[in-house]
Formats: sequence, structure tokens, C-alpha cells
Amino acid sequence: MNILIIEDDRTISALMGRTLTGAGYECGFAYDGEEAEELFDSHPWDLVLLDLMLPKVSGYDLLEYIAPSKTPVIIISAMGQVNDRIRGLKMGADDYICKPFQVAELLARIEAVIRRTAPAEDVFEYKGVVVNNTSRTVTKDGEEVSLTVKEFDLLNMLINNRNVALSRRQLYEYVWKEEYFGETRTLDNHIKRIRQKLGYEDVIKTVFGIGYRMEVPEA
Amino acid sequence: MNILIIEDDRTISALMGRTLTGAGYECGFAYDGEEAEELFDSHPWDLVLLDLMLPKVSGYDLLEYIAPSKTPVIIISAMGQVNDRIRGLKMGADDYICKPFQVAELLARIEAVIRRTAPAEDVFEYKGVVVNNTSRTVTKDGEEVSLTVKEFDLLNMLINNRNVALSRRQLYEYVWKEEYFGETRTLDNHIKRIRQKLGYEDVIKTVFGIGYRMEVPEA
DNA sequence: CAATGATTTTACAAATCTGATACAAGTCAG
DNA sequence: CTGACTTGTATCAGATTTGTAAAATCATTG
Repeated sequence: MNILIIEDDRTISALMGRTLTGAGYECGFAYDGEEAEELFDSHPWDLVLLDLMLPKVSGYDLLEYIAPSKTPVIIISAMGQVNDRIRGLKMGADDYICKPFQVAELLARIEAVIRRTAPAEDVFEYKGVVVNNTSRTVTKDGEEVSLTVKEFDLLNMLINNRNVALSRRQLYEYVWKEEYFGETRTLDNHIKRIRQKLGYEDVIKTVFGIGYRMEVPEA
Repeated sequence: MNILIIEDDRTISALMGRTLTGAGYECGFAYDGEEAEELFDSHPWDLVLLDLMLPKVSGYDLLEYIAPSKTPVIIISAMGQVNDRIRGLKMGADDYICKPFQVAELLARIEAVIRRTAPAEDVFEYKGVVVNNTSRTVTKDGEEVSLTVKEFDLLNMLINNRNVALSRRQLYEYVWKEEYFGETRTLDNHIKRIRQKLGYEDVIKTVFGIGYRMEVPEA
């Protein structure tokens, strides 16, 4: 696992490096935007940690640069600005963590993102439902079921996090790329349609007061 | 173990420093809010002791600044202002101690907070009950048991402090984030439901006059 | 532009949780 | 043993959260 750390503050960069190396990851370091672009191109990376405040090339430009490669990105940002979080998500970042952070928190996020973005098996199958990620098709008992874009994305988020209770906020912000206020029944409605179309009433569980969880027996 | 002491009164600060160093902790010192922010960012800390009355940046602002990092915080406050305690807890502080305090008291609190905030194991298992924090599920003898949010949080508080007698106030204020008056049977009722649902009548002990203790043989 | 389907909103129903009350039972000190 | 106090239990109304359906809005395509 190769992780590229893009962070101009050398103290923090070193700290992250030590932590990740200790956890068994290989790390590369870039201290400004230009260096980052070069290093990014020179080598395939499994994950990028990106500080938004950078010399030379702004973090957002860099994010744009990285996005097409589909490499997962976790944004590191100085203060918990909601706008940064949403803007980052919109631009394709996979998660967001504020400085200063606890190293344990960082490791947890990294693992979560790696799990979530792991080349979702191309094919997921459970209870007669087959989800094919390449063709973006879904069948139930052999019959094709047509899911809309939002439904498909939401379903994928649940599949990639099977057996994990996901908060409504996480689900909404990940699929919709905008801030969750929770004043409407949008998310519920999408969940309902997925449940209905797939016969997943008992597979997608409601976690009362939290969100939803897709329950699939471990392999 | 690195502890950051944020306290403008140098006498008290030095006293705490000596005490903690003597107990084997490494300490850092900040004497006003600005210094605190800088020092906090420059280094990872395992715990912060925070005096709420500070020059330059208010303790509350600082708490807000620290909170996203999940670093445990113990608030030090001049006199037992209930409002301070509750507001602090709501803002993510982990404990609260009033000046003047006994050094033994301080040490005890520090140890308790460190134990309590240690990355809770993801899975706890005892007497046929399995508590899984990721999926937020609880099973008893393989059967799923559904706990409400409050019940789940309360159970986790007890698990993280296993074999420690927790006062009703601690339990209530930690889970409910509001002041404990103890005029109603709310806490008892939640304890009762947990005991019942999990068959934990003999595991969650009543500590008469104090509160409750979850009794689990040490590994 | 009309038509189709996707998406969001709204309004309401249903499910669930929560905290209070009242009273029973238990514990302790003297 | 008694009385004061603490804790346990059952019940229930009100609050909150979630489910559902239908209508309104939006986007896309022919």
C-alpha cells in the first residue's frame, strides 16, 4: 500500500509518515503543489493525503489534477469548514479530516477509505440480486431491474460498507455531494425504492437514530 | 504519554507539571490561548488539561478548536459552575475538575479519562453477548437484540469503564450531555432495560449510594 | 416543445423512543 | 426493627424518527 502525503508543514508530514510507516504503509512525501504533481505522476499510489493549504499549486487544483486517476483522496484541512468538506467531496475527495487530528483517527479514516474505495468487487451477489459495477446493471432472479443513478450510487455505498452502520449524513453527503440538513425525506425515499426494487426490506436495516446498515453474512 | 497543560496561573501550571512528570507523563505548557493553539498544532498530544479562564483566546474557543481532533480534554475550572461543566461536556470535553484540587484527584481523573477514551475495542464480548461498535449491533446467544441510541451509549460507557464504579452523575451527564438532578428514574430505567435485554442482571452491579459498575473478569 | 423519467418536496401515518410518574422493593444507620 | 432514603419496575403520553404515497419540480431526450 503506497500513500502519498502532500503536506507543507514538515513536522506534521513527518508525524504522518511515522504513523503510517508504523502501520505498514509505504509513504511518499511532497511539500508543495509542484512537487506533488511530479511525484504523483512518477509512481502509482493507492491513496493520497492532501493538505488543502499548499504553496505553489492550490490544493483544489491538485485535487482536480488527481481526480481523473480515481486515486482515493483524503483531504487534510486546517479548520473544520463545512464548505471545504462539501467542496472537497464534490471534487471527488473521499473523506475529510481536520487538523489537528489524532493519529488513531487518521488511521481509522485511511482504513475506512481503503475499504470503501477498494475496487468494489466487480460483481456483488446476495439473495438473488446481482449488482454488476462495470455494466452498472442489476438483476433480481435473472430479471433486469433498472436503478436510477442515485439509487445505484447509494446501493454501492451500502455494499462497500456492508455490515457497517452508516449515518444519514455520511450516506447523503457521499451520494449527493452536498451538506445534509435532514429536513426532507429524500434519503428515506431512495432507500425505500432500493428496498422495494430488490426485495431488500430485510437486508437494508434501519438503525434508528443513526442511519442504515446493509446486512450481509460475512463470506 | 504527552499531556498539554493550558493554564495561565504559573504556580498551578508548575504544580501540575511536577505532579504529572513525577507520575511519568511528558508535559507541555501553554500560558495563554494563542500559545496553546500553536503548541497544540505542533505536536500530537494524548490529553489536554484546559483552564477555561485564559488570556487572549477563551477556553471555549480553544475547546472547539481541539474537539475535532478527538484529543481527550479535561477542563480545569475555578469554581464548580454547573454551566461550565455541562457546556464543556456538550462541547466534547471528557471530564471536569474544579480548582483547588488535590493532586491525587487530578491523577485519578487523568488515568480514568485515558482509559475511557482509549480506542474502544470494536467488539466486546461477555456472557454470550456481543457488542459490535462498527455495525452498531448487539447479539445475545446469536440472536440480535435491538438497543436504542441511549441504551447503546450507556452500555458503551459501562464497557469502557468496566470494573469501575461510575456515579449516576457521571453516567447521566456523559450520555445525556445535560445536568443530572436525579429527581426522576430515567437512568434507572435505561439500566433496567439494558440488564433485561442482555441478561446482565448480575453483570451491571448497583453500587448503592453511588451508581453502577459493570463487572467483567479481567482478560 | 412535449414527454418521459428522475428527483425532491410535502404531508401525513406508523413506528419507536424517551422520560415522567407512581409505587414497590431494597438497603442502611441507628 | 424502624424509618429514611435509595433503587427497581411498570406504564403511558408526548416527542422524535422513519416510512409511504402522491404531487411538484427538474432534467433529458427525441
